[in-house]
Amino acid sequence: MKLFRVFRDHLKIIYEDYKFDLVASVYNFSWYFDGDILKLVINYEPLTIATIREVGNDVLSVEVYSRSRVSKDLIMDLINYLLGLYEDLNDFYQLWKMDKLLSKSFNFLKGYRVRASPLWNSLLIGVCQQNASFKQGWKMVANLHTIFGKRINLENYGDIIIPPGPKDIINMNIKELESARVGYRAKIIMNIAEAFVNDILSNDFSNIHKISDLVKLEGVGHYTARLAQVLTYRIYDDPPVDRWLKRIINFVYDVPDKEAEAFWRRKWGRWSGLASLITTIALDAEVISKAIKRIKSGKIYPLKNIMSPMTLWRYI
DNA sequence: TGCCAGGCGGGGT
DNA sequence: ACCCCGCATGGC
Repeated sequence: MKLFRVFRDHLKIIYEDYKFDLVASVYNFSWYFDGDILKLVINYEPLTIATIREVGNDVLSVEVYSRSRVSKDLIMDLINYLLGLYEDLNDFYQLWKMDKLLSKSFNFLKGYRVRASPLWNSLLIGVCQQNASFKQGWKMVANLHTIFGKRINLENYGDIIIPPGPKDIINMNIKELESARVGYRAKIIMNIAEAFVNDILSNDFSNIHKISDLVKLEGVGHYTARLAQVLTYRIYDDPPVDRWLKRIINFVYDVPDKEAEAFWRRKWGRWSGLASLITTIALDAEVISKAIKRIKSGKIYPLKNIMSPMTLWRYI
């Protein structure tokens, strides 16, 4: 499929700390970021894609590609949301700079905003992370894209991949889904896809699904639901706290596993979900034994030469 | 080469 | 309210 450009525009970066490079590169694939240009899926129906790059003076150049005529104002508002250009993190920075675990990463990661993804994408990411390492989980997500996704040609910028949607998934059988090496998660993914098709879930960013509703889905627990809230809505009130983060909290702050979540909430307040995500970036999502070693050696900031949340796009 | 990893639900106490 | 187990798969 080929898409043609429907308009160009610019976006102004308002918050001076904002770092487009971080927003575009962190937890991303090569088919969405090449070190310069970010390709963002804006809408699936009608299919609409934007290419975005920084052109200096805190200005982002935006080109939008679509199959049909689109509302420029609506699209630009959506891009503003997806990139988190509106988000003021100054209160969070005051906590971040002072924190025993994360202060060393502040100068590396200041300016990062979560690149918002639709609920469906966020749930896929969460499910693929369940009981698996960072590397394995992201390979599963990449497999879903490359095996079942659609390749789209952008006039001047080559191909991108759009992930399979819920409708694509429900038309497959479980065995087919398992070929993406997602193991027993195939059933969970199918179940979530059905919820979207049955309008129990919506990808509309203004339709905010509560955690208490998300955990009603088979295979979605608090970790996955909270991660989805962080990745989709930038709601950070309920932190994803998994075994990995519990052990880090235990090691750094000498807090028992059972109290780790309450401690994290007290420490970060309304920013606790963002702090969870930033911890994974700061420690390059290393498996727990290596992460603890990194903390012991003081290397609590991203390294450039390993596959990590920051460098994923160079590897996959 | 066997563990076992950014979960989860079910079945035990 | 807890504890414990199985679960697909791949990395180490």
